[in-house]
Amino acid sequence: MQDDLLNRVANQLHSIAIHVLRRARVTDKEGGLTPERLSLLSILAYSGPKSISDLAAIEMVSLPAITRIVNYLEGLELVSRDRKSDDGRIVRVTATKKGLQLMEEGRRRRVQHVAEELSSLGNLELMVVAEATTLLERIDHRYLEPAKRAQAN
Amino acid sequence: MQDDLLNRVANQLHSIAIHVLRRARVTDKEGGLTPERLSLLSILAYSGPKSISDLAAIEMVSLPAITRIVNYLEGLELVSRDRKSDDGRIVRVTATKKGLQLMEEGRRRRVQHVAEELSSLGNLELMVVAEATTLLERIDHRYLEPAKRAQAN
DNA sequence: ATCATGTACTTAACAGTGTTAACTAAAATA
DNA sequence: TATTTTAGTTAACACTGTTAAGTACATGAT
Repeated sequence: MQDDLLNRVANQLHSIAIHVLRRARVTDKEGGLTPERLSLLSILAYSGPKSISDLAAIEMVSLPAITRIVNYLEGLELVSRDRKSDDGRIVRVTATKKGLQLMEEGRRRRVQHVAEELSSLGNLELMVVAEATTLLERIDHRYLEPAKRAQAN
Repeated sequence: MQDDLLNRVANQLHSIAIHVLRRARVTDKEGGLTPERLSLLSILAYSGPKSISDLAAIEMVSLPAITRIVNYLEGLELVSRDRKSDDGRIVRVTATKKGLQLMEEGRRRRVQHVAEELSSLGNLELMVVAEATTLLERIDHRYLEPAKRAQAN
């Protein structure tokens, strides 16, 4: 019987996640960066310089996908590349100040959007949701760590 | 002060949504359908036949984007098109039995994946999350209705 | 009744993201 | 030192989304 609840919650959570993001995504146009580019930038912003491989692992996409996004962001001087490490193969990607700034704005807009939607909740209700997100975040972190994940967006 | 909580929750919810979906997405390859195609199919499955315009509104994308996905799904006989209405311009798209079946499987896999992640929660914790998702779903529905939205995935 | 406008959809051209396969360069290893 | 492995890039291709232009049906004014 407990499984029914589990399934219902999974179902709801899945739907909610889709809808929340779909609506938040609307705000992205303003920033001028696509969600993928913004996401990569925010990883660098939240957890510092990373190699191309690290980024690929975090974003769960291939190396070429990362290379291209980094190329683009580098062109706009939102990130920089350097190879100064003991291992000459590794490229270290770092967010520039300009990049950090743009990223913050984009994220703020998205979160703001979500916050507005949540603002219809009463205080008690908000507290319930707060408890839940804390629990879910705990789960999140468990999946984040094995892959050496950072605050991936 | 309440705004701090609101913001924290919005922030967490946003992150969680991204991560939940990113991980669930991994299961999509098995189904053979991309998330977008699956999503469109599931709208038809959950809320019946829809016009191209309806689908575009629900998915919040342009008409041509829908046309193309419908073309593809039609080629696989997962949906069918018909123009039998009093208004000869409107195309009614319907999920075929084959489509319904495939969709159910895809969705089940995704939800299953989410459920597995949630299964580490204790009973009390699960109940807290259940309360929260119910609240969030209520918000969801408010945004769904104005656009005449259906169970969009 | 017909001519003009509007609506629903399609087609075409283009940009962005993801993939795999093939290539280059720098370690690591035999 | 020669070979293999690892990190990253480049190229070619599939999918999704966009806007602009075209087609066909509906509606509304003359």
